[in-house]
Amino acid sequence: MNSSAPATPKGSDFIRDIINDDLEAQRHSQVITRFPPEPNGFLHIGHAKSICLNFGLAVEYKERLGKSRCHLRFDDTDPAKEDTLFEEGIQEDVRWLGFEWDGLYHASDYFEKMYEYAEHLIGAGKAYVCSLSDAETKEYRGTVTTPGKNSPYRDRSVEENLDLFRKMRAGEFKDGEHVLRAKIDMSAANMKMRDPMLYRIRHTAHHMTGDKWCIYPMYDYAHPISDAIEGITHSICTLEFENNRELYDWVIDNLIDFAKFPSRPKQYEFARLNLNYTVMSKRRLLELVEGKHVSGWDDPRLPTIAGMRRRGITAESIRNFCSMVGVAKANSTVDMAQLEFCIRDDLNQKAPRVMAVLKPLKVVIENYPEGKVEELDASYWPHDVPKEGSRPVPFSREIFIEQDDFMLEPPKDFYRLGPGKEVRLRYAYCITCTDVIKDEAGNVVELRCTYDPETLGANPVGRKVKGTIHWVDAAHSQEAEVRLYDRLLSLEAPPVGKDSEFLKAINPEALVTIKGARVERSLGESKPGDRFQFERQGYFVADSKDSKPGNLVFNRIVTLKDSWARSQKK
RNA sequence: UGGGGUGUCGCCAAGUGGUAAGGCAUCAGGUUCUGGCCCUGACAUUCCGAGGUUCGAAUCCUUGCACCCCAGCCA
Repeated sequence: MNSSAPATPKGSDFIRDIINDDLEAQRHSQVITRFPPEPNGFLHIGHAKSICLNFGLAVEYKERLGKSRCHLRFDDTDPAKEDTLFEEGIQEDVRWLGFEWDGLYHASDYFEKMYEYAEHLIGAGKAYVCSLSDAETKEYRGTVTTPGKNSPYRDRSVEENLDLFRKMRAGEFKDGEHVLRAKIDMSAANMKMRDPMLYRIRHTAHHMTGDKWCIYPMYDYAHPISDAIEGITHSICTLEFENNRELYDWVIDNLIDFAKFPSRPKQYEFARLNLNYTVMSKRRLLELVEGKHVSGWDDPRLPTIAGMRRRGITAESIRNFCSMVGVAKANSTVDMAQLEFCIRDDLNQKAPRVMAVLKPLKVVIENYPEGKVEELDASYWPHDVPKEGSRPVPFSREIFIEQDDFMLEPPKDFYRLGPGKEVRLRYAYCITCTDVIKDEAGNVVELRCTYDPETLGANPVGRKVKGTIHWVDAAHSQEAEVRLYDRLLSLEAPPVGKDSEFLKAINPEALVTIKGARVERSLGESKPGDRFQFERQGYFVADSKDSKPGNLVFNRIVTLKDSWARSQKK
């Protein structure tokens, strides 16, 4: 049914190519991946790409091989920033996207093992306790073009290292006093290999392990070990970790015999998702939320999963989008129009059609009997959506139409209402504008029209009526608040400035609130989360937090494509 | 001036020596009780540039160029 075929057949991206090779060479008999967020913030659509890749791979290969899995693992190695609240939000988002993990893990589950392995590295002369200060460490590291130099503590004996490391664990030192480092090569061209830190002292409680530890492993040490312990086969991450891969391999290689890992995981990097007209970095999202530029993590203007969910965007359209975008290694920025296409494509099949007038203009149909009310049958679905169902919409002498559907001096290609012009009312009659009533200021405040009783369900005879407009009965419609959402930024990309520079690019019209909209009677029963197409306008959702009977609030998910508006811009 | 990556249509992206897929966007028509959907057609003689190998190159070689990442006791 869905018109959008995947842009590229499955199995065609480089990750799947690698996996297929591995399978064929019998290096693995199943695929085990993991999605490893740090629980220090909310997920956004960039994470969705990674989620779809990792969980999608497990689903796909399980189908093919009978087994394969994807773990959800919280990468909780920095107690200062992480929190259980974020873990809950992340789990909700992954589930909402339509995925279920084969096991929930924490890097902190393995702290004891990691410690044991660290002692082993010390024993093997592969790690040492370094007592350089923060500033000295930086100085000794050298630069990108000049080699670093060995720490004066590099040649401490195994016994001394072990003693110091145990005292580190026992809490005998203050934060920053010592650190455990891998003994690799201070002149390595790859900066990540210049005796990288493995452990640092942090007298901070951890949300999972409490006060048990005061030393915490670094990402580069914890990640490969976590992967290896869990039997991960393909450890997929983003491009900025390419330089870390050498260290990832070093950790595994130096521990695998001792630790007897169930797998020899390999890291592969792909390009993270970027979208224009929005921001994706954790820092900028945080700034928007904390600076109150948006209402919270679930503000519908945000590209967070929570925000998109509240905006009314479906999980399926996000999944389709991710699959359309593909997986590759070139840095890229996807056009927001591509996401919008996926949203419309999905909702076209799912959202019942309904009528709502955002900016009401009163119309009195002078030749329609006063007091008469007809219940007209209006289908919820257009001819091209194979679904059944309709509702009665009341029609009487006074109705509201959209202010934009009337022009005092319309151009000839304006297929709507104007003085003396005739237009079709959707699901109802054709009306002709006979009079325009203005206020003292000259604003059009009311239209007087006549209707043709012969045009209900039939075309007028002897003339062609080109336009059809939506409307709502004056007496039977309900008032609603409508929140018109649009792109977060008015610029494709935020200006390349520092820090808060991007705030200047925020689109002031990213949220326009309309209080006096009128929606058709049937919408009075809508439930929070219900999605509709307001005909000729766009897709809307009853707000999950604020909408309730008697106080209807609708969020615009996305507009309909509007070739009229586009032609007018030219 | 080091190392690791990437460069195919406005935006994504296939292509793995045999003569440039597809999607989005755009444009032109058709259809239409949504200026929506849908349908039809158009849209890279060319693959960052320059040389070379070959009957044949986006794919191989040489050499330039551009952009991204790495100098957190973040991930």
